[in-house]
Amino acid sequence: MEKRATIKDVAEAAGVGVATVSRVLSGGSASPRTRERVLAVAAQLDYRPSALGRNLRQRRTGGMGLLVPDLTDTFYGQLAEGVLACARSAGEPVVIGSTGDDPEQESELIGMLLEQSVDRLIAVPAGDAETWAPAVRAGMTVVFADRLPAPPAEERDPQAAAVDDLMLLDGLSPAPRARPLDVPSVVADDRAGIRTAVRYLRGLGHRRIAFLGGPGHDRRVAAFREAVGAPVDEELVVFGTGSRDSAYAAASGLFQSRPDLSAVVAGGNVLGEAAVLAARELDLRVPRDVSLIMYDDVPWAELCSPPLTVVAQPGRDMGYRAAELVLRSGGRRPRGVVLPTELIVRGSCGPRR
Amino acid sequence: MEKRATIKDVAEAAGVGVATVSRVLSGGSASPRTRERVLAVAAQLDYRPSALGRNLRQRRTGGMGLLVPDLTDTFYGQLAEGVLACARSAGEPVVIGSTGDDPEQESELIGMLLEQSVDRLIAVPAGDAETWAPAVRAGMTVVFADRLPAPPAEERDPQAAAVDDLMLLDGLSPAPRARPLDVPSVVADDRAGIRTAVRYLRGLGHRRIAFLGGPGHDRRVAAFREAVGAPVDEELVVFGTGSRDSAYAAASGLFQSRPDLSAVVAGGNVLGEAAVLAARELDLRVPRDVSLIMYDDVPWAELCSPPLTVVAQPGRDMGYRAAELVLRSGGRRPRGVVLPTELIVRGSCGPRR
DNA sequence: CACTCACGTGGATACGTTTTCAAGCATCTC
DNA sequence: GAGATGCTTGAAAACGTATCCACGTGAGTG
Repeated sequence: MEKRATIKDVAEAAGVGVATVSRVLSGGSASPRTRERVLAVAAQLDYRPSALGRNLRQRRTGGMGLLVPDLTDTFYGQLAEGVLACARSAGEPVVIGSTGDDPEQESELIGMLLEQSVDRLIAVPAGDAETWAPAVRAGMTVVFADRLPAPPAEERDPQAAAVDDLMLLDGLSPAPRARPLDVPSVVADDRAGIRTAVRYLRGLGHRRIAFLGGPGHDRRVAAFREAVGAPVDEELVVFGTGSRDSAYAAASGLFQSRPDLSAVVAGGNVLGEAAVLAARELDLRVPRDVSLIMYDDVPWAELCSPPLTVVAQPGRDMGYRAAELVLRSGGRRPRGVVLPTELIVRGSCGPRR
Repeated sequence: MEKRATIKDVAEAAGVGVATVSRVLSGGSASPRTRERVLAVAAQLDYRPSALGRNLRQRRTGGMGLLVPDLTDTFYGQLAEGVLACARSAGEPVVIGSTGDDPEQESELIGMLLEQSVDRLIAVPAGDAETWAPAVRAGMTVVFADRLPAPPAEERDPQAAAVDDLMLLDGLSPAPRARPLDVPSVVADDRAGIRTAVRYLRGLGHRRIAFLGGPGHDRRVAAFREAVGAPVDEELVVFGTGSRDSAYAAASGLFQSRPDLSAVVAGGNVLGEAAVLAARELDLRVPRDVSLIMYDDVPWAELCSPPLTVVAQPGRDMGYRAAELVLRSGGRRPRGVVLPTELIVRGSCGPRR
């Protein structure tokens, strides 16, 4: 276990000052002669600059943080892979945390990242704007992915919020009352995705369409309400908390309380999974008895029988773009990137029976 | 964007020296009086010790590294969740990397971690012992999870290697020629798991059983060979490279070249997915035409129809245990933890037609 | 009372890097 | 030829912490 060479060792061995070594290795100016010698010595000593010294000096840790709700959810796995791909190509480390969709855990993780002086963060937010205020106040460069945090409690108004979210999707500023956080984001075009799904089901003759949502699906719910048109049958909009159990309970409860529904839109792959399971348990055939569209395309969607019709959103791309955004934090950044979704018709939707 | 308070600020505000503050906050000795005052001042200033300074001083980054092949693979998602759960309860950061099962990328990531002075690492190794030598030589505390790296090329002897692996599973030292790496590990009892699967299929009357493997499945293959008994029909043992495409190609090729096989054991969930897909594409009915057992239990195994019979391995536990091991790196650590597997019979296996 | 011992404390140092600053030197311009 | 200009260079100062060491004080012991 040999100890690593420091910049000082290189400087001595090359007969120059440490400043020169640092300059050469950071791409600063130096005469070709010394540059060559420093490079040679560094290679020969197998010198690798210590991130520790650099970080302390610049008072910031390189790389970026990444906060997702659950790595067991394939969609977030895809998103994480996208982030890691971008980080790898930049040679930057990624410190990751799993929030379990719990604002409290999220807060703790933010605190931990602050302690580490990680000043760039990509997050699928669980908490509301209030949870995130400390991070941006501390000067973190934050990029939200997949969803936006809810507005702070005092100004949370279901009506207005829904309108805001929809307007945001259109790239409009929602209102004179400023948005709580000014943080760029990379999200899918949930409104178009949900609308396409609902229209597709409508075209098949479905009238009683349910929505199965989870945490962070506010924009999708709003889009669903809009696509279905008023008045919305509130019993047909149900939520799970994010765990598989709760998703199953929600799906099962929905099917039992409303046997008259003929189609359901699942707001995420965990909910879609729950819907398939619950339907089977209740002897509902897909798509004969009930049609199903799932948000998120995941490899196993094709394995179900029938294969699941889905609204695909580019998880990997979302991660990659978010990482790009957080890295190029200099210059003007777009306030929000909206990626397209795609309806992939497989076999889980049929005409209304 | 206010700047953070440093230990110096706290010391001045409390009228003590920085050394005292450091001691109080690190649990060192101090008089109750000063301790109380320091704590109060620290809280009032909202002081959080900077990990940067501490890291540089102790010449090591806290927390741990985590290297997995692919976060899109649900099993590794589970494993990562286990690691994160343990790390969170210890308040330690985790820097993650995805290797794509590529030794070269793995090497680069190890280099990056070294540069960050991360000295504790949990890895699902892609490269062989040679790839890992630099890490342990640099003094890293490494724990392997899910699999062990292959022995270095020069001494790689298929026969001997297989024997070694099997002996290792029994907890025996393989040979007088020492093992290349002395690194603790947390793995599933692949031998028992595969043996159970093969015996189960045998009991259903199957004789031509194939194995569909991927990278890192050496121990599983060896166990398969042992369970099937010599002579092994080599055409029935095929491999993918880790990507979904290659897994599909391997499965499809297997089914086409050997229509006489009646059962297949997939060495991992990606391979299982590929097998289901390929079988369907070729109009092979499961389990009527071909029985299927998949290694790894994943939520969607239950969604297939028929639901997949699987050998479950505790991915989350493996991650948690590995993290525990790497954290309690003091004291004597067990050389290897072997976790039990469980055959979960669902509907993808039937009697030989 | 002198001496030791234990303990609480603060000053100083080191960790490895980047960056500022001024100095040295060669070249160019008037 | 004198002054100005540009480039290369190294010494030194941070960054925020943990820890070594020496100092003082109080209690306990002979």
